[in-house]
Amino acid sequence: MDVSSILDSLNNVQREAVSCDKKSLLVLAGAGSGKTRVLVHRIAWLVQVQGMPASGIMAVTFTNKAAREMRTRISELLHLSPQGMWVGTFHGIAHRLLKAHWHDAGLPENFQIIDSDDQLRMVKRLLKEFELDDSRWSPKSVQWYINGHKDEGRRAAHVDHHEDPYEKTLVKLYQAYEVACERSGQVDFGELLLRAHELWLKQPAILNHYQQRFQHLLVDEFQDTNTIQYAWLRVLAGHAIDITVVGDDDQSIYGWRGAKIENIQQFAKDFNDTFTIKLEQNYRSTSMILDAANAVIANNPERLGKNLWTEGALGEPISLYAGFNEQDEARFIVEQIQGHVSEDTLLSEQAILYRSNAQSRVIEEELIRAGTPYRIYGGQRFYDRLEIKNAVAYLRLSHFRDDDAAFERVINTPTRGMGNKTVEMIRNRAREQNVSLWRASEELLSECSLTKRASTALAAFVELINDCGDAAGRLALDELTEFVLEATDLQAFHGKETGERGRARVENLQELVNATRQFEPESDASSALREFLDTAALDAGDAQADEYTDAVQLTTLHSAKGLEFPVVYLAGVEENLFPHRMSVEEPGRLEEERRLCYVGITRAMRLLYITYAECRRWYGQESFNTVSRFVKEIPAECLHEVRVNTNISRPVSAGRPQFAAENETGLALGQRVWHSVFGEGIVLNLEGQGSNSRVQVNFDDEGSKWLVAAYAKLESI
DNA sequence: AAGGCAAATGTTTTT
DNA sequence: CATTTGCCTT
Repeated sequence: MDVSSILDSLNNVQREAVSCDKKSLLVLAGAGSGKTRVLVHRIAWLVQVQGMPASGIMAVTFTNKAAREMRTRISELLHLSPQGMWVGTFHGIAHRLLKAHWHDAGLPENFQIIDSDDQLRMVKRLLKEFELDDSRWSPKSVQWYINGHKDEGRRAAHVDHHEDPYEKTLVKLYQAYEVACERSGQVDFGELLLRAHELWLKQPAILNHYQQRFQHLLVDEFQDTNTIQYAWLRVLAGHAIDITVVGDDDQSIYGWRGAKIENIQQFAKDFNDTFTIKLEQNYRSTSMILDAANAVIANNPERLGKNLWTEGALGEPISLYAGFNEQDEARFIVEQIQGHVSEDTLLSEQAILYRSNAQSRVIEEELIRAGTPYRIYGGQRFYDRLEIKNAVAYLRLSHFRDDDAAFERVINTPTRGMGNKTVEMIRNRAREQNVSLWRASEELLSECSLTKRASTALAAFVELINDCGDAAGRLALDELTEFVLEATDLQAFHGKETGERGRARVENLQELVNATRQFEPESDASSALREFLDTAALDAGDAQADEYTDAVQLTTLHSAKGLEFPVVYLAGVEENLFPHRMSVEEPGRLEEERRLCYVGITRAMRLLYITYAECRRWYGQESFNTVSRFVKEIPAECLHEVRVNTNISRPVSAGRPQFAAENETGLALGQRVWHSVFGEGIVLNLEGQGSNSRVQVNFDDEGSKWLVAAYAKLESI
C-alpha cells in the first residue's frame, strides 16, 4: 500500500495524529494548523492503510457546510465517493437514526422537524393558553429555558424547580410544550439529539447494532459539543469504538449556547486509552499576528495551553486606528481597502469583522458611498426567509397533511377570509379529538358547524392543499414548486408587499424554484420531495449566487470562525462593545469574549487592522468608549498606531469610481444614471446576472428604488 | 384585513 | 436611532 499520498503533505505532528493507533485520540488543533486536513487524512489512513471499510466510519461536524467540505475532500483524497461512510452534522445523523428507528424512538413515522420559528409560535400559543402575561413570561425566554434544558439532556420531568414559583411555571410550560410536540409529532432541534441519546439508552439492541457497524468515530470542532452531544457520543463509542476528536479550547465561542468547553478535559477521563496531540504549527498567519494572538489568549486561565508558531515571515505590525466616531472608523477602513486594491489585493481577500450585526450598517453606508462592492457573510439564511418558509410550508402540507406547524403557518397566508376565531376553533377541535389540525378541519367541514363564510374559506383551503398534493404525485419537484407558488397565490401575495421588499421576495421564491431544480435526490425522483424537505429543515441553505463578484467580506466574529483572509479589519474593538458589556459581568463570559478576539486575530493571514471609535452612537445614545482591554494585551511591538489625520477626506465619487464593480448591464456602483421617469440618480447596488440582474438606484427626487436592469433602460451620465 | 400608530426592544446563532 | 411588533382603528 502506497501511503505516501496520505502522509506526504503533512508535518511530523500531523503525521503522528493521522497514524495514531490509540483507541481515543484528542487533537488540539490551533487556528490555521490544518485540522480538517488531519481529519480527512486520518480517514484515508484508516481506510487505505488499516483496511477499514468506509461503512465503519462516522464523521460528525456541526455545520452542513463543514460536512459537505469533508465529504468533498475525502472523495478527492480517496479518489472515490465516501460511500457507506456516515458524514454529517450531529443533527443530521440524529435525524437519520430517528427516521430509521422511529418506532423504537417513540415517534410517529412521519414526525416533522420544526425550526426555532415554529417553536416560538408554539410557545406563544401555550402562553396564551395558560393565560400568562407575556411581559413577565417573554416567549423568547421560555423558548430559551426549554432549549437550555434540552441541551443539558433534561426533560421537563427531570428539571428541579427548587419550589420556586416562577420556575415552577416555566417547568409547567416546558411540560406542556413536550406534550404539544408529542401530540403533533413535532421534533425541534434539541429534541433530535435528546431522542437520539434516549434511543441508545432504551434500545440496547439498536445501540449494539451500530456499535458493531462503526469502528471509528471522528468529531470536528469538539470544543463546541454540548452536554447531550457529548453524552450521545460517549454512549455510542462505549468501549468498542475508536474515536478521534479535533478541537481547540481557545476557539470555544458558543458557551452561551450550551457548548461545554470542559468536554475537552472530560474526554481524557471518560474515554479509554486516550492520547493527546497538539497541532501548533500555523500555516496561515505571519508571526507578528500569531504573537499578538498568543499574547491575548495567554490571559485566559485554565487553558490546555498551546502556542502557535510559524516558519513563515515576521510580517507587518498590526495597525491600530482610533476613529473619533463610527463613521470615521468606517471611512478609515474603506480607505485602507481601496489602498490595498490598488496594490493588487482583491476585495474578496479583505474582510471586515465585527462583534455585533448592528455595526455593519455604518460600514455598509461607507462602502456604498465609495462604490465598493461588499458581501455580508452569514446573517439571514435562505430557508429562514419568511417567503421561503411559507412556500416550504405549502410543500410540506402537500406532502403530509398532518404537519401542524406548516398548517399553522399558511392557514391564513395569504389571507383567505378566515378570522382568528375560525382557526381557534380548529385548534380546539384538534386538541379535543387529539388529531391534527388538518383532520380537525375536515371534521368541522363535514359537520357543517362553521359559519357559511368560514366554511367556504376553509373548504377552499382544503381543496387547494389537495390540489397541491395531487400535483406532487405527477410533477417533478421544480414543477411542483412552481405549481404551488402559482396555485397558492404566494408569489402574488409577496409581490404586493411594499416596494423593494416585495420584489426581493419574489426573487427569492424564484431562487427556491432554482434550488428545487438543482436538487439531486439520493435515491429516486419519487422521494425527491421528502428528501428536499428534510434538507430544507436541517440545512439553512448557505449563500448562493454573487460569489463570483469580487467583493469585500463582512461578517460577525462568530460567523468568521473557520474562515481566513489575507487582510482583516477588526472593527469596534472597544470596551462595552467588545468585550460586550453584557459579557463582562457573568463569570466565564469575559474569557469567551477573549477567545472570540483570538478567533478574530487568527483569521488574518498577512495584514491585520484593529479599529475602534472613541465616540459611538449606539441605540440612539452617544457613548464614549475606551479601547478594548484586549488591545492592551497585545505586545506593544506588535502594534503600530495609525496617526489621525492621515485620512484626507476624498470627494464623494462623481463620475466613475475607481474600484467599482461592474456587471454586464454596463453599470457600476456609484455611477450616476438617468431614467426616463425617475430622473437622475446614483447606482447603489447591483444584483443577479443576465436578464435577472437588478440595480438599486438612489434617485435625487424619488429616493432609492430597485429596478430590473433589462427594463429600466438606464442611461449613464 | 389592511393600514396606522404607539410601544417595545436591540450580542453572538453551527442545527 | 431604527426596526419590528402588536394593538387599534376603519
